[in-house]
Amino acid sequence: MSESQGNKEITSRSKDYSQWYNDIVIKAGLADYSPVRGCMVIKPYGYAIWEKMQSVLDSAFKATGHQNAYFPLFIPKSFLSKEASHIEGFAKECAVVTHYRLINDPNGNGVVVDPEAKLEEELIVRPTSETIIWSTYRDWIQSYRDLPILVNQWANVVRWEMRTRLFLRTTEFLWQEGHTAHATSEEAVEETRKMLDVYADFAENTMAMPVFKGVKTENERFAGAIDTYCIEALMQDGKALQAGTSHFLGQNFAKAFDVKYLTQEGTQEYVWATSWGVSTRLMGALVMTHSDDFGLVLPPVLAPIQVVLIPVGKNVQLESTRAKCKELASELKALGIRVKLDEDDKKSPGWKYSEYEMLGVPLRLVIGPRDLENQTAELARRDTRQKEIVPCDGLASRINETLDRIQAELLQKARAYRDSHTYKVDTMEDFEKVLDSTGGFILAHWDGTSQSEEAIKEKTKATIRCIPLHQEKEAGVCIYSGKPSMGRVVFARAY
RNA sequence: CGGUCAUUAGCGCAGCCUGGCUAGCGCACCUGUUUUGGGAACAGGGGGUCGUAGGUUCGAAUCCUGCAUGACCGACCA
Repeated sequence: MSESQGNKEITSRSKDYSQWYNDIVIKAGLADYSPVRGCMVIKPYGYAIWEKMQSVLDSAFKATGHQNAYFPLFIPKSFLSKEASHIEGFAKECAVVTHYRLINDPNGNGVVVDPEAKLEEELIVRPTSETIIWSTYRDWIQSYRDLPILVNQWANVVRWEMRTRLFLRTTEFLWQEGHTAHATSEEAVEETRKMLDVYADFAENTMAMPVFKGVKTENERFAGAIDTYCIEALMQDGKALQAGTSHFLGQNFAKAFDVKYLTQEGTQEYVWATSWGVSTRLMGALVMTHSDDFGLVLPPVLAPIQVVLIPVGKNVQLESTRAKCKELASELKALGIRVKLDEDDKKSPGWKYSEYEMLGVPLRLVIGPRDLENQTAELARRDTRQKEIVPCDGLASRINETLDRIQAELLQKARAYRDSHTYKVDTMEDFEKVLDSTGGFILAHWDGTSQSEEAIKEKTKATIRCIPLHQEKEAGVCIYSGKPSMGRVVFARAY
């Protein structure tokens, strides 16, 4: 049964896509629900994947000249009032700290908030850190010699969302936020685009997830930004997912926090800013890009375990196959491959096969008595679920090659899916037809007005995910209003 | 924040409608034996504030009310 019909503990994608996603996250041990509404516990296996992501991204940030720092979790309420559109974007989802002490309830019901311990000024749990960082940058920046400032922080943030999903939208989530300050607009724009490229490279080369790069429309733009650049990925249910954003903030925050620098010519100028971030939402993207009805599928670069070795046999035979596995495991380890040897003799081999498929381990190596005789091993790929018998000779290099191939083929497969679900559409009728059948990205003409954008969203629930960065010039008419348009934009229903 | 549904052992569920012996079942767990190439078999065993707070009642897992958490739908959302 489990050979062909998926894991019995996981709801199939075709039956209930949302439930499938939840099942994978829970059953693969990525995360658990917590006692706090909308929050989650990221479990060791899930966190190990996040740590891999962090380490690749962190290296890329360092390679582009950034340094890590850490700013406070709490932000004085007054800071958030300084940039009007910024606060407008976040006000509705901020957690507020009002008191600093608990006391024993006089009625004996545990502890209660001490009404005497009210804060002078309330503190906001950061939904993002622009305000506290720019209030700090004011002290750091005097002259052009202090610029640029290229800082990143790894942190948690809180946004009080109405409706949450594990990893995709949680009340508290982990992310990195880069905040840079520059002398010129050009330099800041260049930084914004550079970091977008870092994200796109990461998505494709590390996560094996193809993305569209583009610019957000005014409606979808970050509160307080001049331009928001983004990478957009397509999930297996035909819905788009914003996987990362990079904002050109202009001088909005410099003006709000009065951050000026002295130029070489001796004049005072406002500083130019960027900010950019990706979050644990990427974990959700990873799940929904590659996984199947048997469980998680991980690209080898991110897999905490790249190869699992399973000895098969009984009694004396098991002793020998186990010894052979041990020998191979240390050989692979020496090459830097992340291996796990599963010696548990309380679990049957079949049970283990299913288990490691659920966990998304890219390769499974099984050694049984027959293999010992023939000096072979059974090598099974998680992504294709193909098994082959291979000679033990040269096994390590074969495994290395196969891991590389899996990484490349996962990207190819995801790109083929994305491309075959990207449609050029010229009428509202076809537009809705696509959305109601397979879903996917829709390239269509748009007249550039918020009214048309809103009307399309109202009618179809699809939004403009981005205006492609390298938009082809093509004369056409807006799919909604019939007014002239100079190029196509990317529409989709989105997470 | 509104609607619907759910919450009983680590997990999945039955029991509730029609209140009443010691709250059951499957998986998992522990012991032992046999097993081991796709989620093994048998025997024995341990594990429960029935989400929570009240109410009705001689008696509540069961009926009523509030609250909490989750799922789905809607509104909301960089």
